[in-house]
Amino acid sequence: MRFDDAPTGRPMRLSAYFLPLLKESPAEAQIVSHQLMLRAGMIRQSSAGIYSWLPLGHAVLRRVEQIVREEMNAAGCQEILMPAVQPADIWQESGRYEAYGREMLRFEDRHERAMLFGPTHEEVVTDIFRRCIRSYRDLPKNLYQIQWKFRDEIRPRFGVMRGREFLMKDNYSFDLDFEGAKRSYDNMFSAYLRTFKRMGLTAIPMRAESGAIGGSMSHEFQILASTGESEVFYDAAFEELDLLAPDLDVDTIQRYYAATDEQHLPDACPLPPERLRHGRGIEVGHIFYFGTKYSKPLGAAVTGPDGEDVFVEMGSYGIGVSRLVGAIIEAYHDDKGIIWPESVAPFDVALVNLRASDTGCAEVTGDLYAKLKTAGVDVLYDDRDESPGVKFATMDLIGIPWQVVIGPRGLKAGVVELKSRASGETEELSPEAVVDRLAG
RNA sequence: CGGAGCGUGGCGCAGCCUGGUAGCGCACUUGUCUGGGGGACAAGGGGUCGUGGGUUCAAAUCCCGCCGCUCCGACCA
Repeated sequence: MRFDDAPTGRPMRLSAYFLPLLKESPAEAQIVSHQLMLRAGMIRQSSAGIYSWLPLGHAVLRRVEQIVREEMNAAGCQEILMPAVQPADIWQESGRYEAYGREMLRFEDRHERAMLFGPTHEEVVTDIFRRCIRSYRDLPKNLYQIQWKFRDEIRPRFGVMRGREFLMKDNYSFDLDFEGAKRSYDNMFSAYLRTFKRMGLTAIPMRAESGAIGGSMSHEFQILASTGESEVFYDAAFEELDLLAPDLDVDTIQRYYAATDEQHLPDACPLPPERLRHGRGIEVGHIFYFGTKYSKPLGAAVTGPDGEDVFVEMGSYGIGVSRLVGAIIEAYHDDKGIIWPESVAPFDVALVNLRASDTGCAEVTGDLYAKLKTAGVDVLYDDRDESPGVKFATMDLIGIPWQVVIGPRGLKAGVVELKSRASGETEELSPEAVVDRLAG
């Protein structure tokens, strides 16, 4: 066993990789992303709506998380980490301790102090803010974290898409006035469009209810998928629109009609019927402006330019990181398995040695492996002594974007095969050419 | 929480109705062959039948309680 082949901390030889695959789908998995995550050895259920992430799933989760982090940083937000376990008293201050209901997991510590496992963090972040910030000159601020949340859903389902414990990116903006808050809101709005796009997803921003978070301005970001949980209505223009086009500003996008079913009133819909589309959506993000809903009861105020104290204007912004992993699979799969977009794939390339026992094959594959590794390519090397069919099925199931197939047949002609998981297209190249292609 | 269903080896299931030696496929172990799409043969290992009680000479099977999981509905990233 070698451990030096894993700069990322993961073994890259499949024979050493912890990848418990399933040929059949467990009965409890109802939708394709859940089935595939179980079959591909990404997750295992611990209890209802609570999962362990195994190496392959964890790798994808981390990549999704990293994209979110990079986009938040690029949007001027600063990362923090708040406690998962929170004291109840700040929730009593905000008035949500009673309002939140049984979704909140409550318990007592050994001193019989009321505690809870955080379902969201408005109270905590507002508490931090009120104790640290005094002046309008410290505004605006936008803080985020990527943190496990717990919401004791009545009925968890769909694997990680609707778990009780889930990884969420949540951030919180603080501004002096409404204009500032609106700027923060719009800034997050466009950051979200960029974030989802990087994962290969088109998320349609929809007018939404603000629910338990409360507030007056709110958008949900929905990915269209037949297995989505909510019914959504939207302008056919979204099917053509490039939401990231430089000449398209946030106000313009927000004027296109799109709404979830709670918000959509058929009689009041401004769209002509021929432009109204409806389908099902997976909610992957939700942004809220809620003004002083928390700053007022918790007393988060700054001194303004005129010397008067004002409660800060706040917004909060969530992205379901663990849910996105499932959502991406819903969008990218076929009957053989997952088809990862390159930006979130657990590995860039899989080397499939069809004949592990053949010295020539092992030599060429080992050489490819070393060269790709040196070039910084993330490689999974299938060195198992399995039949070709098993190897192909494994790779198609776990969905690595590029497969390099090394077999005795090709090597006679001095070539290996480069296959795209997405298109299924295959190309015969010399090993050197493959390295150039993949390392380029 | 209301309604429905399911718990039998790691996974998928049969057996339960009509009580009497726990079974099949996949996976796993060993060996031989095989080798470009989940290969073949042979020999093996692994199950307190979710759990507690009850009925019975005898319970996976019948009865009751509990626990867990899933599905349909109302809530949410």
